[in-house]
Amino acid sequence: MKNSEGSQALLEEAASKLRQAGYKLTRPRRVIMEWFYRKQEHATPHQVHAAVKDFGVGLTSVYRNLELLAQVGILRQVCFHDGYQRYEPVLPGDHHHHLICSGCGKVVKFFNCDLDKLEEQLAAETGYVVDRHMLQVFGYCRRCQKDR
Amino acid sequence: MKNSEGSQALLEEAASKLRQAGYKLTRPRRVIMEWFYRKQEHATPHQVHAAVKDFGVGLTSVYRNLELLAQVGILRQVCFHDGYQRYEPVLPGDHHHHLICSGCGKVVKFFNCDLDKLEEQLAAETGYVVDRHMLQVFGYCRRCQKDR
DNA sequence: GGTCTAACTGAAATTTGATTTCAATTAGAC
DNA sequence: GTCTAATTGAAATCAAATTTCAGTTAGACC
Ligand SMILES: [Mn+2]
Ligand SMILES: [Mn+2]
Ligand SMILES: [Zn+2]
Ligand SMILES: [Zn+2]
Repeated sequence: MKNSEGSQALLEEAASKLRQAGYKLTRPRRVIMEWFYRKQEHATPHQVHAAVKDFGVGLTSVYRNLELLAQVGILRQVCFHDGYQRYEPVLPGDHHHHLICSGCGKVVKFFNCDLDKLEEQLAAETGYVVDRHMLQVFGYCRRCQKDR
Repeated sequence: MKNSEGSQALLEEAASKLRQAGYKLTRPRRVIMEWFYRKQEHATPHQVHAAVKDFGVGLTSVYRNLELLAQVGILRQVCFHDGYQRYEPVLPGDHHHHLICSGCGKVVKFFNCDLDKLEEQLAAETGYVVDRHMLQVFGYCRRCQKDR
């Protein structure tokens, strides 16, 4: 119940963001957002498509809307450096990064990146307006350590 | 002079790493490494190929050897999240990351990432053997701020 | 030096994630 | 309801990256 309530609230918030940015709330967009809010996990365009194609959403629209939803701030792009794009939902107050197993691809979230001062310092030193950062930590999970 | 001496020393060191790993020191590999040590900058496979094709090095070999040289620790993969692979030379005692302008792609290096404790903490918490991390900071350079 | 062979190469073919094109559909303003 | 610009899905296309394969070569061994 908590979950579906949260999902509903997030969806309304997202719809409002879309409207505010001048975009329509189309069926593909709603389906994609609902899926992400239910799953609350990162996914590649093909994974998203596999999950929504039964609702008549084409792969092209998946690509287009993942990009658009990220631009509006409903999704965010993440990168595991395996050659695939990935997106995940932006949840309120959730700033995290990923620890990735180089052996099997298993991913663990972590939340204490603590890079605010670095961003400030960089802005001061370079004159850049600093926006955001992406951080990925790599290693080997317990299982993959044994297999070596 | 300092520079060419350094280049020479790095090249010998790299050749030794290759030998040690059981790989041959072929002409394409030497040409690619020489180019990276001279340029000391990140580059995409196509940029590397443009620079070495006049020495008879094919694009396929560029791809293959960038991957191999990275695996041996002579190069390292870097990522600007623009859909292209990039590599740069591993120079002794040089740990840096990139501040990238989302407007024009201009890149500034920085050296004070300070993520060792985070890595240790993650290792302790998760049981992963932590290897390395990748960090990219995004913003807008002075020029691109005006254009907006 | 010469001989040998597994490692390596470049060109061409192929794969595949992502983008572009375009005619048909639709969200939402009026 | 009417209208229209935004949006869609299928197909075509693009381009980065990989695979294939016959020919070449680094370097071990004499
Ligand atoms: Mn995540
Ligand atoms: Mn660099
Ligand atoms: Zn693993
Ligand atoms: Zn810029």
